[in-house]
Amino acid sequence: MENQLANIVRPLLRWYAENARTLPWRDEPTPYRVWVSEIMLQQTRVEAVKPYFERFTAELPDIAALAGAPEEQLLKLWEGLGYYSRVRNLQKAARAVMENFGGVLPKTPEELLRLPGIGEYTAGAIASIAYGQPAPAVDGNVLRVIARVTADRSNISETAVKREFAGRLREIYPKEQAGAFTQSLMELGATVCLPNAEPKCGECPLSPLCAAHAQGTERELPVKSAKKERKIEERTVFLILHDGKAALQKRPKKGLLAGLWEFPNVLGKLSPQESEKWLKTLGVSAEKFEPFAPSKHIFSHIEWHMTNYLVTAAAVSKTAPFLWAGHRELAETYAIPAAFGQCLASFQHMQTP
DNA sequence: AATGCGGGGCA
DNA sequence: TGCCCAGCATT
Repeated sequence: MENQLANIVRPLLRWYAENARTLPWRDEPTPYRVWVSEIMLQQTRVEAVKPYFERFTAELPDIAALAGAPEEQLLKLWEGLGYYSRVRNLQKAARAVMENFGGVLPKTPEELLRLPGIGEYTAGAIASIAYGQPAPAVDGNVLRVIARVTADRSNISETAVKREFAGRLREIYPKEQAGAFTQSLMELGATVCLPNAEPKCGECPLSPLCAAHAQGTERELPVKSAKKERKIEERTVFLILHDGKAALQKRPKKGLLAGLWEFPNVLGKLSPQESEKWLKTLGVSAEKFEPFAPSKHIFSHIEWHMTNYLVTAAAVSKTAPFLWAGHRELAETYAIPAAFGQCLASFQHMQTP
């Protein structure tokens, strides 16, 4: 049987030629810039990525610069963007490209797939957008568009379904306009064939051949499995001041917010008494000690409920496991996750002595 | 196949 | 408030 999807190629390409947004990585789509943009765009909206992309590529304009960058600089450039393993893997991959490919990003999906941080989607995206190869790139947008156009009630959370969609797309990829086709599918999903909100079928170039639109089932598609519930974690966080500087500590190399800097904190909701005791064990004797506004931060899988204390340290043991950072270092050098925004803002609003 | 991993915008 | 976002690595 003929592939029903063949009919979407021409209208989609025509629509894209007229409706493509102007985006920073589309101006000069070198393999490096396409690669960086695709990593930043993983599970992240275009609007959030734009300023990060500009700054990142200005400071690290090529693969060699990325390969040689200090970790602290990398994390600072990624600060607030989330999923920090992306930038570590990006650099690992850059080093591998310098070592094994003479500094040139490989062209085939198979070679790209072997680089850290590049999976099925990103390999296809780079191969098609940067190198014009007819490789499908199936992200959340594409799954939604295809599920609706074909009125497919398969569960798109399943790997097998993603592969099935990729297979159907591979058969119809236009060889001369692979990059435009990849982007047209995602662009349609991002701007017209919307999730949650009402899809703008009136503006859609595919509505005449969309099976879901014909049935009126756009809002029911795509089908995906339910998400796991978040667990709540109580934490107590300390903004410890000494000589006009704030105490920071580095998070472990693995796990949540790996390698970023944080204000000292501990699991549980500690009372003022328990807090002073806990600080003593770290070599901090508090001169002034006052609670300030509690805060909340929601990760995808955990929710932190934070009790915050402002501590002015009278004396600090040399063995205290902290780094002392002034306003300038906090702004320019150390990457602090958004979860600590409350503490960070309190410190930044203080007068420098 | 399931789980861990950020952060923000929007209905 | 819940959902989703140009997903990947690990188990």
